[in-house]
Amino acid sequence: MAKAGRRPGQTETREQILASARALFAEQGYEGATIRGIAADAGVNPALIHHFFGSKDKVFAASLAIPVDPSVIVSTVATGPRDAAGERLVRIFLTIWGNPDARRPFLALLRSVTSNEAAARMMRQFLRLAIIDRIGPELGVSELRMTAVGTQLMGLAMMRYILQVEPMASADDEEIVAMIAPVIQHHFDA
Amino acid sequence: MAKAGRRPGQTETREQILASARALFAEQGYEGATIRGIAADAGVNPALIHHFFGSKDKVFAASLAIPVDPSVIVSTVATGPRDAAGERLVRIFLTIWGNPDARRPFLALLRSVTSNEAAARMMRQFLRLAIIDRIGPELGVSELRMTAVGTQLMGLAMMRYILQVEPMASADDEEIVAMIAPVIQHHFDA
DNA sequence: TGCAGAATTAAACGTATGACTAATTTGGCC
DNA sequence: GGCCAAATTAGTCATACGTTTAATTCTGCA
Repeated sequence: MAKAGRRPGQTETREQILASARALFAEQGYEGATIRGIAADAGVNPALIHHFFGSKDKVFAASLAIPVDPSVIVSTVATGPRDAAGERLVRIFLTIWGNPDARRPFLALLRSVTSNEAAARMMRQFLRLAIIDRIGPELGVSELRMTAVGTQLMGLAMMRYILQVEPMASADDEEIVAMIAPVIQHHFDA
Repeated sequence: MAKAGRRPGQTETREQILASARALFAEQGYEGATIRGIAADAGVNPALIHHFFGSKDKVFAASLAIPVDPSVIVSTVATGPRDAAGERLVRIFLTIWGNPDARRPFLALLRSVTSNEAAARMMRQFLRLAIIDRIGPELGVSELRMTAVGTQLMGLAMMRYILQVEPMASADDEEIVAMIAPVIQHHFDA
């Protein structure tokens, strides 16, 4: 998978830098995180990051690979009883956000959307690929309706994981499903 | 209203600084906006901002006065036919976001929530005062349900005004009301 | 073993920022 | 007109940042 001839040490350090970048961008957003901070966290010299990636923007982009295949979301939601599609979508959402590794890139994106145009673009693109553009036609739901579904999930992420408003932040997953799934189902059936 | 004895020039310049601060914080968030940028926009020396306000944090706080009385939201939603409370809430939301002056502080808050703890606190507090803590008891809706209402509105703000995802961003207000009001009403009636 | 190239580092540069200091201007008031 | 406090400015400081350069260490291979 890695380019042939690459020495083992390189990929390891590279991966470590990316891991630190993922963590810090997720915690502090694009502007808040610094090359020096990432380097310190990874235990390397700041210049090494430029050696590998070239610029902060490129580290950011490289660290942002969303570990979720939009197609999986689309097919999971589209497959099965249609009157439970809303519940399936909410459960996927909660599964992703319940996994720290999977959640991290989304946290980073949400925290960077205002200061980094690339982040905003990637967020919009993911919403399109995973929610709006493909689930909609699959279920016969209008584009505008699907953006409404997006608002619901986006708001959930903001309230529960960024702002951490109680009691939403500590609520049980099943409570969230019970509250939100019917709303999304309503959009699907409208 | 202003402190007695203050010379007219002072309040004027002070107001102008606050106006520029409001605009720039709304456009670029807390970290993105700079004292120098605000000073340039207001046509004054950067040191004057410190003279009046003391620090960037304090300019930010002073510029963030939300021009919306939470009580008005609460009473507007609570007054009138109960089965149209959801629609009333959505219409207040759209009225606020449709007015550039009223929208500005919320844009600034949303864009600063990740980099400024004061912004996060103020956002949470407004959600509590305007939505969760007082409309809930008034309509007999649980706190958790009311945070779900909050997610819907927060997501709407993010998708429509920050990320500007189409066709949500350009949709007519009435289309938004038609789609979102029933969802909020559903929470009220659950 | 010695060489070549990659990995890694130390050190510095240029810039932008928030903040501070001291000086200057302004405008009302006796 | 002269005085005084407030408004306003020019200039500077220290810091943090992304980035660059040049030197140094490491490692696989001939």
